[in-house]
Formats: sequence, structure tokens, C-alpha cells
Amino acid sequence: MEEKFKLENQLCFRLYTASRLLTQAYHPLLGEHGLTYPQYLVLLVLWEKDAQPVNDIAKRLLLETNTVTPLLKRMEAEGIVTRSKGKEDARQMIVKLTKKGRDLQQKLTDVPETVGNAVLCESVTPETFPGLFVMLDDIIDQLKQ
Amino acid sequence: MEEKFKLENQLCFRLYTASRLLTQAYHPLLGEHGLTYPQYLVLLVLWEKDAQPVNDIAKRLLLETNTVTPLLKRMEAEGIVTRSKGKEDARQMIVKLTKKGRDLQQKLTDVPETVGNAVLCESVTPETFPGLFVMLDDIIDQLKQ
DNA sequence: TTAGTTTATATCGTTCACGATGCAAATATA
DNA sequence: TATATTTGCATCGTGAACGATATAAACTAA
Repeated sequence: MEEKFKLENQLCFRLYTASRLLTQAYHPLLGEHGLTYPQYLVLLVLWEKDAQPVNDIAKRLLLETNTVTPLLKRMEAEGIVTRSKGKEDARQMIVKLTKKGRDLQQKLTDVPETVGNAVLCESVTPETFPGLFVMLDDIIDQLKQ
Repeated sequence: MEEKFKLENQLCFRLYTASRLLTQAYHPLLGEHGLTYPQYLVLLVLWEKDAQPVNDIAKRLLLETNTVTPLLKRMEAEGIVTRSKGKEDARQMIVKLTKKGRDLQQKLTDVPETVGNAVLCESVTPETFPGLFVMLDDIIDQLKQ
């Protein structure tokens, strides 16, 4: 009974599981360089544009600052980023890449392709990727309200 | 530069974000009954089949027992499940629903539809759901290795 | 200018996730 | 039957997530 409660009919469980397993696929590649997956996401944001306040990084990742702040402090302790008070707005903490943080981009150059290949299969191919991206983006937009 | 490192090109970030946001959509509905989303997943498993050892629940959710054990202890403390040593195999802990745990199914009867409606949009409809499910299932199967 | 409000970040507490490790019960092997 | 291995679960430590709350700087309005 209760078809609607079956695990097989749950979108959220699939997203939750796919997310966890794919994050696990990153783990050995990132762990080698002392990084976690959320820290890698911060690097993606800073590689695109260096020197951003905490709030901009959090917004870009759709996370709260109370998640990002401790994460950034760990990255600062690892010497990957620096955090300094904003000049024009003293409330802001500006996060900048160190040389170590910048150099990680070269060291992680194979990561996107390696992980990308790990998910390729019958229904998930370079051709079907865009359609999947659109659906996930729409779900995200819908839930951001 | 470095198209491959752009956040917009990352499948994992989309899965991670969609999973988090959809879990957040469950939060008010479940919180009303003192439940978290992972606890709700355990209930889905036990509503399908009551009285399962910890290992079977963990396998069904593709989680480790060291994640599930503390979670079950919290649910036991809430009076939602009981945990008792297995009769035939004393290593096993058999998890059973209490009346409170069974009764929650009625109280949460609207949850699947409410959350389901929350994700409906242009590209995600009852018609496109099956295709999305297949892709996510394939990704999950691929990564389970 | 002062008082009230908003904004940016930080702190705290709770609950996952998960790698590493420990331990006892069950099973396999010598 | 004694010993070794495997299995099932638990414990510990670390790093997210996130709600609630705090604090200081910036802004707004009286």
C-alpha cells in the first residue's frame, strides 16, 4: 500500500543519494590535496573571480554564511585563502586566494573530466547532459522561490 | 578561462544544491512532527517492511551503519522505533516501529504530494519525471560500482 | 545628530555523513 | 575443538549544513 511513500518514487531520495555518491567520487581526488568537496566549490567560485566577500561566495553556492564562515576559516588555516576586513565596508570579510590556492587549479586540472567520466552511462551522455542540467536548474530555481 | 571549472558546468553542484533545497522543502512539514529528512527516509523503509536489522536499513538507503546507528538511537529516544537484539543472530539490532512510528504515516500523508508539487515547473512534469528518474538511477548505479 | 533598522559576519547547538577503529557474535578453517 | 576470519554494530573525530542568536558597521529617518 501507499505507493506514494515508496522509496522508488521519491525524487528527493534520488537527488540526495546521487549527490552523496558523486561527492564521494570527488573525495580521493580532492583528499590528495587536503580538500573537501565544499572547499572545492569555494575554489571554483574564487578561481572565477578572486577577492570576494563571504556573502557573495555564500550566495553563489546558495549556502548560508554560517556554513561558509567556518569552512573559510579552515581553508585559511590550510593556507589556501586569506580573509581580511573590507576597506570600503568594514563589515565585509574579503576572501582572497593565496598562491597555494591559485596553484591548486593546475593540480586539480584532471578532476572535472575524471568525475565527469565516472557518471557516463546508457542514459547519461554528453548529449543528454544539457537536458538533465535544465531539469536540475529548473528544480533549483523553483525551490529558491 | 577554464570552462571545465565553471560552476555552471558542474553536475555535482547541481545535484548537491537540488538535494539540499528539496530537503529544506521537507523541513517545515517534517519538523512539525519532530522529524528530520534522514529520519523520514528511515520511516519510509520501515513502513515498507517493519522489523529490519540496522544493516538492511543502511543498505536500502545506501548509507553506512555509523550514520544510521546514531540516527536510530535518536528515533528510539523520540519513541518512534524500538531497537532490540536479534533472536537468531545476536549481533543484529532489529529496528521496529512503535505505534507512534506507525501513526506518523497518516500524519504525513500529504507530504509526498506537497513536496512533489513544489518542484513542478516547465521542464519537470509528471511526464518528464520518469526520464529524470532513469538518469538519476543510472548515475547512482554507475557510482555504486 | 541621534535613534532605529538593516546588513555582513560570526558564534552556538544539533544532526547528519563518513573514515577509522573497536568489539563481540557468528562462521570458516586448521 | 581451537584458532582465524568475517560480519554487524557501535564509538570517535572531523567537517559540513542550518536554525537561532549575537555583534558591529552601515544606512535611514526623525
